[in-house]
Amino acid sequence: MTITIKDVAKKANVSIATVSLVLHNHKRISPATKKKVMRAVDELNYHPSRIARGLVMQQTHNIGFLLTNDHFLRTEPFYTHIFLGSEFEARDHNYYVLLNTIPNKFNECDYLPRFILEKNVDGVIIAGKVPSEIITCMEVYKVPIVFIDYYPVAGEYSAVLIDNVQGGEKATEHLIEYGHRQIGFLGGDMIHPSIRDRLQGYKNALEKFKIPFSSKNIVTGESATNRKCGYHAAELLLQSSKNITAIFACNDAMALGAMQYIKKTGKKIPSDISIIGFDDVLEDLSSDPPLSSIRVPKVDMGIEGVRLLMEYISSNKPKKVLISVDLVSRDSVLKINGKY
Amino acid sequence: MTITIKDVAKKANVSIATVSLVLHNHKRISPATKKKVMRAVDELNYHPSRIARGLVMQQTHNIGFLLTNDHFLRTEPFYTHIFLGSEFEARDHNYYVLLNTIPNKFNECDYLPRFILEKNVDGVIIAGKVPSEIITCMEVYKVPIVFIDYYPVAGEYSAVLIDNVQGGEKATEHLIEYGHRQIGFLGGDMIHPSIRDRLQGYKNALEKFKIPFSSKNIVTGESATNRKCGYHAAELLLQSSKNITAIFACNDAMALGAMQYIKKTGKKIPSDISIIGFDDVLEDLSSDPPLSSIRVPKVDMGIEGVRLLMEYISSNKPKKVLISVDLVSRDSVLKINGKY
DNA sequence: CTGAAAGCGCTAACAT
DNA sequence: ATGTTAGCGCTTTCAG
Repeated sequence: MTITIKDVAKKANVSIATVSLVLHNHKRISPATKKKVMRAVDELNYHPSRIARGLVMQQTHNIGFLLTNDHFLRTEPFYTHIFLGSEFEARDHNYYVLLNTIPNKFNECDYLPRFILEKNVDGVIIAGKVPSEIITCMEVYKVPIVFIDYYPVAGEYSAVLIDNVQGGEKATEHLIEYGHRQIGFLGGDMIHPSIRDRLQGYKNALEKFKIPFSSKNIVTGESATNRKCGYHAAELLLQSSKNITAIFACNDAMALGAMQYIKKTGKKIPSDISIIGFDDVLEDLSSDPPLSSIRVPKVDMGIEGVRLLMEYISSNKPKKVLISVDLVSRDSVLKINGKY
Repeated sequence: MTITIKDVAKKANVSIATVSLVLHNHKRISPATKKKVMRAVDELNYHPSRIARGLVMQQTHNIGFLLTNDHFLRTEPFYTHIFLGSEFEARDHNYYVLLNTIPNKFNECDYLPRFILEKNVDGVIIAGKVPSEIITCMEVYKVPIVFIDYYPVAGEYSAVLIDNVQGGEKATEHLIEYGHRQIGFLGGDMIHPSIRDRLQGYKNALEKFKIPFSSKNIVTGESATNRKCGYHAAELLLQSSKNITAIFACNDAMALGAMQYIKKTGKKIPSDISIIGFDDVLEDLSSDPPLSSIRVPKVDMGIEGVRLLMEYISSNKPKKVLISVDLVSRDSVLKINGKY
């Protein structure tokens, strides 16, 4: 039999109102009764029911975490890590996070996550690109939203975004500083703002070092950014541009695919071709050679997302945070001359 | 302004009780009013508040998912995938899953997950090994529990367990069938029942093929089963047993570490030494060469866990499910002769 | 400083 | 067949 506020009240010889007041540290309460009540609470090991509290307070202490099926199913633990970060931070705020995936294509408002329809969350985090229709539908419910790693075309929201331009620059500059001049770029899904920004970073770096940009060195026709696309893109690139010495792949998955192709042609990495990825999704998982990459602090992004959500819930003011990224130099990039 | 059952009742010109009955498909309700109510529900886009329903029904439609910090933080997506499976299946049952990590060491009852103390879950899934103290503490709350990939020393619970003995046999038999006779075993944390079972499988296979067991071929002194331990264990093994041609590592992490050591000594995999892991945690992530392993259906285990929990909640009968595993043959094992 | 009482949104006896 | 009503466990005015 579960113990309630009544049991505590009875045991402490006070009303349930008093118990509630004590629990909320209400000022006008005598130290004596406070002590009395706390004793009863301890002895009974009482914890208020979250459900009951939620009903009267009109708040759930849950936050929703939204992801498309595609992102949920990715083998690289990118969004998983963001989720984990959210989970961490949420706990510190006494919140739980409810995960929910949505289809990649979205039509009817009815398919909104149950936790929104059933008013089971105080706010939601949307991670990664989602169909714009769902955002429109959610507007109706006036639920606080923060975006992580995506920003919708319209509207004003809280968001934590990766500095993709900076990351693209860092990756490319690293290759340049290691003596490379003929640098390929492997892209895909160029509608995605992140990928576009990474390409922009690539161009910026080239320009900074006065290296002429050649459209023959970039391949951007792939539909997605997975390993298979990387394999295919590398094939295209290396067959048309024979003098490439280094490649910047727009993410690690593509880099991995590219490495596979390169090895298959009998070339060695990095002695024949250097390569750098983006996301640092492999961490200590092995690739051979270990892949240099741009590290994205995924867990931190999740943490920051929850913070922004808490802030928004109390202040109602949206706020954007730009996350900077770091180069992680491993063994997939070769220094080809002493310059720099 | 959020819309409630009252709004529906008013709009449909009935009492709230009728609305509730309609929503629950109660028999004695005239088709006419049913239609009337449903119209109102649709037009208002009404969804019952989960919180309110939970309060009166004394059930939350949440399930808790418990993991130690260590397991939560592992880079290999093992428990993550189990969690994902649970999430999938939970949704089908109209449940949400609340994730909560616990410290690896456990003392006081007070540190029990909030969702238990605050009665915010109808049952919990415990994945992986957890300190026995926490189980004792939870007993008090009489919360339905199902274990995944672990079974406590005492008590009678629902559980979904891997057939580790079978897996160990399959791995070892594979090596034997590929002609290997001097086969090393890399273990660690031998208190863990899973690891012991895998070793047992190894011994069974040896015996089945009348290959003498030599304690010099197994190293079980490592404290954990991560990459570093694998590296170290391989070092120990290969320095003492020079004629080893194949290794069965008790999990993929250790196998990876071992591969790293082997490569460092200049030996080639699989031509000099074959190796097989367990868990198949790498999936399509690259190791070089791709690691043969024993595939554990992680997502399915999560699904099965939720099913068992649902079953237990309604029947109150614990039930154990043994999950069988499969060999995944990739390129890390060499056939060294035609002998079977 | 403390207690009585209303009510959060819903379900399920019990009436009608 | 439908409506009335009493709670579920809690918070929070409002009286005393």
